[in-house]
Amino acid sequence: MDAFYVAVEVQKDPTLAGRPVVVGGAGRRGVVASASYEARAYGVRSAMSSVVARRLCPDAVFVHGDHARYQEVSGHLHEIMHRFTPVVEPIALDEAFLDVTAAGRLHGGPEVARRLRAAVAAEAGLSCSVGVARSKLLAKLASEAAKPRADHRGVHPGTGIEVVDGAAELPFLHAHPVRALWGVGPATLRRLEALGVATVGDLAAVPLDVLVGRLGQAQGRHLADLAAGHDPRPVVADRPLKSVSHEETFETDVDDSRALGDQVVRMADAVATRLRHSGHVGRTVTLKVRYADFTTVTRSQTAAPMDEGPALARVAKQLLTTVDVARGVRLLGVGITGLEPSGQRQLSLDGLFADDGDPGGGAGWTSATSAVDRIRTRFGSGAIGFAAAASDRPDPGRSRWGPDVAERST
DNA sequence: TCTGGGGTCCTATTCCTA
DNA sequence: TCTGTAGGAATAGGACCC
Repeated sequence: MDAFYVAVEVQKDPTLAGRPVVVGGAGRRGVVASASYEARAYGVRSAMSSVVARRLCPDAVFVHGDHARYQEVSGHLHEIMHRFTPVVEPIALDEAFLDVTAAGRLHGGPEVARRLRAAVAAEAGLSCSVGVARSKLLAKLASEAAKPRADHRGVHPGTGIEVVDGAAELPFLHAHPVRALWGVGPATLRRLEALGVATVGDLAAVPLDVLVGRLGQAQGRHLADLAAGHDPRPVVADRPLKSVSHEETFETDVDDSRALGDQVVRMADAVATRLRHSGHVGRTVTLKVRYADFTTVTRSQTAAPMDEGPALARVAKQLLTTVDVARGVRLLGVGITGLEPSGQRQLSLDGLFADDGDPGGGAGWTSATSAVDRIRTRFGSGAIGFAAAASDRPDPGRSRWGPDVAERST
């Protein structure tokens, strides 16, 4: 999708159309989640701090964002995509790979892309760009080539559809900067630049043993394959969920362990609620702490499968006692991995003999938890929670892009 | 310049156990 | 019973994606 979050906000408020709009946290520690092409013309980019964005484009309209609405629209988009093929692999709310081998044989790849764009425009009222190619890597690069562009001269419309095939594949791939490859971020880019690699073409000329020596087996081989145009990864529908987490950056650093403990309970409850909605239980609880200097530590512990807030909170609070919070905590997070479908849950001795008096003890919380779920379904997520979780930030979804002070400001 | 949140994957190290 | 070893699980950290 093209500037997805912004496009959804413009649907809600058409007066935003054609203006520089930034979706993200407007506070001191907020970042840009999405910027309209008009804002990008001023140099505003996603993941940029909101302070910098405001400096670059003082006239931009800052909108907090409505994640629930984006999810809803995303669901509609996926419905549309599934009409073209059952093999849809979501990458993000606004992006997906579609294996249209069958439909493409019938109509031709570009024709499928044209119909998809038309359906998205007609039914969702949104603009998307489509790349058509034999592999995920080339399709991804092609879709980026099809997108609109913005620079200091203004906004330039994109082609909407780009097809890369046959003899055009390698020249197209090799002309890209190496940073365009999936898996090359700032750290890998520094290592590759040290080898004199600037483009994918440069990378393709580096001997495999040199790459493996610098980047390790997995990444070295992976990048060598991509640079040679080999990307056999299939489009996989229904990827299993691997982890669920919730983290928040505080407006100011917190060094009070009791206050942090209360936050842990609230976050554990949020994670457990999502875990139950996804129909999973998890075993390994991870606590994440980021300090003012941005160093980040994690602590994890594996226990019996769980999907209830008190059980998760008990482990996470125990982990909290193993880190130094007196330094001041900028970000706190709670997550769970080692997921399996809740139907496969095994009874633990702990759960069988647990006493209800201990939060997290086990079986005794199940009926209370399902009652909480029913109340939330009926009256909203803020309707009920654990006492320790009560705070002035009742809806975690509101703080997705950093602590915020203003719902909207110009 | 200042760096959010929700994820996935990889690597290195440590610990436990056969 | 002690010791060395190999493999797996747990743990911690980091890189990367949108």
